Amino acid sequence: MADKDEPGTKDRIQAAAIELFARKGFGATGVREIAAEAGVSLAMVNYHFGSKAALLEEILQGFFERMSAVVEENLSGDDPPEEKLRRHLNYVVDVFRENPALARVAIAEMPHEMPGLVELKAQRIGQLAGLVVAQVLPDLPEAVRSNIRLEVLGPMMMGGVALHFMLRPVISQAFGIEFDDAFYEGYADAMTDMLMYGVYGVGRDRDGGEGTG
Amino acid sequence: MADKDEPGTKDRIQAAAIELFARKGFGATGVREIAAEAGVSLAMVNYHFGSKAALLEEILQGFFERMSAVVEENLSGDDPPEEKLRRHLNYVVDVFRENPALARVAIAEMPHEMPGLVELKAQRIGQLAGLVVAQVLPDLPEAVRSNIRLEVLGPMMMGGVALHFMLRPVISQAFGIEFDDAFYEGYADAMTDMLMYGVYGVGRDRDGGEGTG
DNA sequence: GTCTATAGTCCGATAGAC
DNA sequence: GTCTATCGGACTATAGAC
Repeated sequence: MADKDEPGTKDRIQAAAIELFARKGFGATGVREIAAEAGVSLAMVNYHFGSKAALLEEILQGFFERMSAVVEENLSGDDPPEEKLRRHLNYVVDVFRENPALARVAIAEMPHEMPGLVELKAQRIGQLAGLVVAQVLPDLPEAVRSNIRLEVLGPMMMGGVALHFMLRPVISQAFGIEFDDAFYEGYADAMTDMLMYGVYGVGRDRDGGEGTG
Repeated sequence: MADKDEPGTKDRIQAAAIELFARKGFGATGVREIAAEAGVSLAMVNYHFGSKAALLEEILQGFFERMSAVVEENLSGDDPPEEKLRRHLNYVVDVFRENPALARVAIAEMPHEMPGLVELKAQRIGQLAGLVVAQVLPDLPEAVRSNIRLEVLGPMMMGGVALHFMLRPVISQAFGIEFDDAFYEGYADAMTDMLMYGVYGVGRDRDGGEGTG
């Protein structure tokens, strides 16, 4: 039952769609274009997915399934909260790096004209955020917990990863940065440090202060 | 020369376009739709702006002009870096709140098919980021400065504002939050605290620790 | 499961009257 | 400066042959 290595038609269509949605946006991408990129005919897209909207929905579901798996894998257990978060962010960055186009579609695409999809995203993001909060927050000291505004911390934490990948072409062009392995070395760790200790805190020796380079 | 209060045709078209681009995306919004929302005919859009793409460009230019003004207004001077940043972020949040649709278009719209616009965004974002870095960074102690990874801090700082406004409909739906004045009370200050002192730091008494409520 | 052909709609842009 | 009418093409989705 399909144990060959090469992807089937449906997978090729989905991969092509992710690439094009990321590059041009959902609304600006035609079904013909997706079909051409996948090397099949127009009719195949609707045969396999039903409609363009349903194709986007399947793509989003796939991304959030993947993210849920990462969250559940890395946030349970008895480690200190900082270690949980560090491990979690490292995996999230990996997921985004594995398929930046998919990440970009999942974050940036917000089709208000399809309330069902907005609700889907709201539900999944809410669920993920709830899991992170539930797994990390209770382990923090009360004095810390009561001073955190989660609705502020949340977008900052997400932004460190999501906005980087959304704006990659712009950042790359503006600062002449290449996003190779070296760039991502310690990226999630630097994020964790910044979140936990802040700008002033990362400059302080905490436990020996080894560099990342 | 047009000292009436009501906006002219061109402004009405631009305002309608911002609203629709924010709601549906640039690619998914038709010129006819923009014209209808503005209460004029299709031909007026091309008469006043030349093309749909040029209309988007003018919108983006307007946003970045506005942001540049805010940056230059708030980041010069001799205040300590933390106060500069705090004031700056407060103004940025205000700009975003004044016209959330414009902010959403400027951040989320990334038309790779129009390299000119991507370059425009790259140039303006690079310029803004450069200004912030130049005005805030040199005033920090050397021990702090050398431990900051700007390419990590940047997206986190932007994310705290930008991602919040991009995902507002989702956040609102997922957590049942209403984004009224009370919600934004102290939002930028909380961001600044988090950036400077981190999760652990905001729980500590620094200078009396007055609450925000 | 894959194709071609096509129906029916909508697109961006422009010509030309006023 | 604003309109209507229209061109040529692209769109999504489906019907029907194989």
